[in-house]
Amino acid sequence: MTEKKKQEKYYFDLDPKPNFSQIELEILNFWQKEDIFKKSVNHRSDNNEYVFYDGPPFANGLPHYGHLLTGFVKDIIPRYQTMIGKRVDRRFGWDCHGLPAEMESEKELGLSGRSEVINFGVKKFNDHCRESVMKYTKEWEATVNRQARWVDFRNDYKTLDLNYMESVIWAFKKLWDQGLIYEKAKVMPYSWKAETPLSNFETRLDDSYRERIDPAVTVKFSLNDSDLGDSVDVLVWTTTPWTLPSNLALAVGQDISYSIFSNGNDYLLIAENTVEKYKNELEGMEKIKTIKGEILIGKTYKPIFDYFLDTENAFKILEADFVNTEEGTGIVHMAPGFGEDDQIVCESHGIPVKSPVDSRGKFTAEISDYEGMLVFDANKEIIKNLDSRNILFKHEEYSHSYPHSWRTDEPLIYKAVNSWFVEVTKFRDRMAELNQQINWIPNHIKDGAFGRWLSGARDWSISRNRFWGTPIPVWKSDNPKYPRIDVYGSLEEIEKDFGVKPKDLHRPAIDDLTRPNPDDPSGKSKMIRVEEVLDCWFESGSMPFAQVHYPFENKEWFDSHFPADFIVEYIAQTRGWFYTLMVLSTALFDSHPFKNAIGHGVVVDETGSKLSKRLRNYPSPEDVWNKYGSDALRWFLVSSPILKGHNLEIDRKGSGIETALRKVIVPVWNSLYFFILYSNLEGIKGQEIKTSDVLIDKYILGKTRKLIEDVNFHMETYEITEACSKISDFIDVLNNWYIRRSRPRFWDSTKSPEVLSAYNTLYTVLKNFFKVLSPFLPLISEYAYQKITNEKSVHLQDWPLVDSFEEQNDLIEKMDLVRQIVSVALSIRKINNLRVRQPIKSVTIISPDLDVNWLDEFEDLIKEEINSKEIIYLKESYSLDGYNLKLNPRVLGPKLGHDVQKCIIAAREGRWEQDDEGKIVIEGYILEENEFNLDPISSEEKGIQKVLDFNVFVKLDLNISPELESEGLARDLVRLIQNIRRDSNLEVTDKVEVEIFCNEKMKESFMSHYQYISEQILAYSLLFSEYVEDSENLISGKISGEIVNLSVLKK
RNA sequence: GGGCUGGUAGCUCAGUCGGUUAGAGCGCUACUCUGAUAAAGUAGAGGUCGGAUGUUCGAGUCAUCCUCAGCCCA
Repeated sequence: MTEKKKQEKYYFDLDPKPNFSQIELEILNFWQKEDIFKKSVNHRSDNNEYVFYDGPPFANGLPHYGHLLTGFVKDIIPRYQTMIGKRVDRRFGWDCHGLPAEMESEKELGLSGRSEVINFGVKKFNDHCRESVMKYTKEWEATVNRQARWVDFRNDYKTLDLNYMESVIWAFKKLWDQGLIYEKAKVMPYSWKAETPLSNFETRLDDSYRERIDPAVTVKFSLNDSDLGDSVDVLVWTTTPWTLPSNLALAVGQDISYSIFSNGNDYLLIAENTVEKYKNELEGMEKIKTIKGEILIGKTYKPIFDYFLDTENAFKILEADFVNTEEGTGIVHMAPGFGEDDQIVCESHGIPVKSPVDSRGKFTAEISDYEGMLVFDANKEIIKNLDSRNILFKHEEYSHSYPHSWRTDEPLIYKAVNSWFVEVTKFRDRMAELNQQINWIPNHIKDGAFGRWLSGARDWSISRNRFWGTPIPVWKSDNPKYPRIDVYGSLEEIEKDFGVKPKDLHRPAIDDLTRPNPDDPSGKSKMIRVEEVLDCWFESGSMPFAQVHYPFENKEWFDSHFPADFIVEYIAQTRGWFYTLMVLSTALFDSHPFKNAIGHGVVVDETGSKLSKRLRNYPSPEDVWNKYGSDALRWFLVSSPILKGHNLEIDRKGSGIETALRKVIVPVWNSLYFFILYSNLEGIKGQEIKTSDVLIDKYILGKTRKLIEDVNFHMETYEITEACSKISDFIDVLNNWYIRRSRPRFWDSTKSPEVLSAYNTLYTVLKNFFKVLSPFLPLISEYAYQKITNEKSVHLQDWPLVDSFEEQNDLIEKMDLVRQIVSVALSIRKINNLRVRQPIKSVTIISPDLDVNWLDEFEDLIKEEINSKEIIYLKESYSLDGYNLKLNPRVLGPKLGHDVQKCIIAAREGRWEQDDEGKIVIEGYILEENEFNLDPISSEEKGIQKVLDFNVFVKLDLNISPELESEGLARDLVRLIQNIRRDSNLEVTDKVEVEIFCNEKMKESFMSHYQYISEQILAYSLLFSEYVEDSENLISGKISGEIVNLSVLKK
């Protein structure tokens, strides 16, 4: 017999408790060996493409959970699209340029700042960047591979490639030609040690904001105008005294109230709300007047320094909406060369920028008294000067959080720096329009974070005064007498003017290209490239076309692959990549850059803090791979609310990942294990079928159809989380209803049609389920799929068609009711302390709208689940204990108004009656038919309970006859023996010799079910004795409170 | 200071057009069930729906204000 079974084994045996991590590695190897990824792409026609843009990461840091999450989503969507028939090319991209790369190189080379880099040599520096920036590519590839993400690393793109960079300068030139580029001095955070402006990105790095104590001074500015009284002094507060010599205006809020205080001689003006802070200084003075800020607007005042006396439009009081009374005096000092807001407000009033501080943070000759002095050192001198002139009103120390350079640790200054801009304000309305065509997940991003950001977009500073990046392709005359600007948008154009075709666009080679200025008749001046390089965000925003060297190559490709169908990044990229893509595609192509975008949340630790390498407040990915595997991590992440833009907590132990394994992967494994175990045991090979005559088979096949439908729906709308939840529900139904209910058919050796149907059904369901599962658990589903089919890979399969299964929604609904009936019956058993193994005589199902015909089909199922001998149907209303009146306030509310509340209370308390015609009377009102429901009262103690949401009652016959009792005991015995079998590690097919020692009454019960017991336990022999014999094999157990001793031996 | 997103059970989250006794999963406790299962079933404990005011016959749901958390912008 064993011989025969071996021959009929159709499947490889499965490990009941596998090492999932090991299995994953096997599959990864298999994919690599067989090149499954490539095959999965190539077996789809390129007439039916799905376009996915990969956002390029920096490779000079290691991937973390954020990257992993994005990577999982970047994998799930393309896998699904591939299976539904699309060709989805996936190129990996690398972001290679920019300040992060330069800073890393400075660190590695022990350099600090622009001038040190120049001394070191730009060529050597950039060569180092080129190496350093790809430092972790191997690690990236390994991680991406381990997370089972399919993406092409061979055919990748890098922002440092010549082709890529050429496309970037093409974009710059095109913007230039459209009049969307300008050059201008603007205030930016500036590092005077590194001698470069910093991007927002850098001022927001960890630790860049730190507590710092600065002098805070309150200074008196004298108004010229006197309609407020004599010589009014305005009090102005600042924490940067060194900017006072550059003061060109003051600002007030037009709705803020200002008071004038006087002691008869001096008149001081200050915002009413801030007076408290100057209690001491104002002592002895009286408030003589309060005015609104708008009265002050336009008044002029006497400059407190005379460096910029001739500046046009200066020294006036302006209105600014950012003025508040939280800090200071409610009057703000404006130095347009050193404050962004100051610059904007002053500019709108025609006041020019004066920025008399050099690149090293020292005063220039314009401020003759402090020339060459570092601005922070000048604070003291300036305060001394103010004091000596009696215009210093108050001097205090002020502790505040202030940005520091994360590289060199020094406090930053804000300073006007020359920079190149894209004039985003010119087309931001168009961006907002185009944004409406994008499907955002979660939806609120569209008009929230992204939409608002777009409509308030400012001009984009795209130049960096640095070295490692695509150079700004602008050459200028070095002699202002003969001004000329040339902008180049291709290598060819450069070659035409300079006679050489650059092989590398990087500095410093590109800077060596100079030529005589054609507009200079003397021939002496030269065309020289401007120093700056482009912001690396300009480069990543160019990715849709630059990755294919558009427009120099692949014109057709680009036309048909733009905009993308889908991209995903974390939600903060609404200010980053999502945004720069939007800006460039709007300006260059008047189009939105992508049709669907997921903006996901951030992975944080269990206390909601950022994950930090230093604190080690998260499980290392390696541990997660080894302990749980990447499918478990994938499930944990993508089934969570993080894809709806919320944060997701990951605890140090990774218990969420463990739960994913336990609740999803293990159950899937168990159902597969079950199928293979019995298929091999019985020698039955599953066949794919469309439907079955067996009710529960039809049901689970119908459920499978519904699952496919649901997952399709959610994947079309990019709701991965919802798709996961449908899958979870399905796993539960499959394991805990279908398989559990169908077990006896699987261990039946008759090969009857019912048995074969069970195998075919489960085979069909599993095979299709694994396909549905494959984007979400790509490794485990691959392994499982291979185990039950001869096909190479689940990922080369077509997505299952809904129509390969019969629609069974009616049956599904009925089954839901049946499951509820069973659930209610078990609840009644529980309340009446009646164990399920004890059979009962009958269960009665009572309902006025009962259709026995269909319930009939479920009779065996209900009987078995409830363990009842008989099932009785009563088509009537149940009314043993009367009714509860339940009102319908939706109808009654508008009709009765206030009285509806009285009626509701009355109904709840049972104060209502039926009149002679049977109408309901409550609180004097006669109710119409649709205004109420009568709910029969059920009694659990009497064995009756209502099925929630249905007008169906379930009643159990709780009288246990002696026959039923003895059957219950027999079943207890079977259970006891089965447990012993299992504890003794017997195979399910092993026969046993059993001897039982028990009292006479039990023996009688057991003897009357001798046949049943023998069959159930696979008894070779079954003996009963009254007296306990000494035996070392004796095991004792309890049945119905009595001790029973027995020996169970393998034959 | 402004904006966005949230605050519902110990935890993670649903909650439709406003309808009156607010749900699920996990976790906990007890019992039950078990020829695959790390399961499953039944029940129990666990809630001022962040707070206040308002609109309404009626508010977790709508409005206003406040508060806390996260993010963004100043």
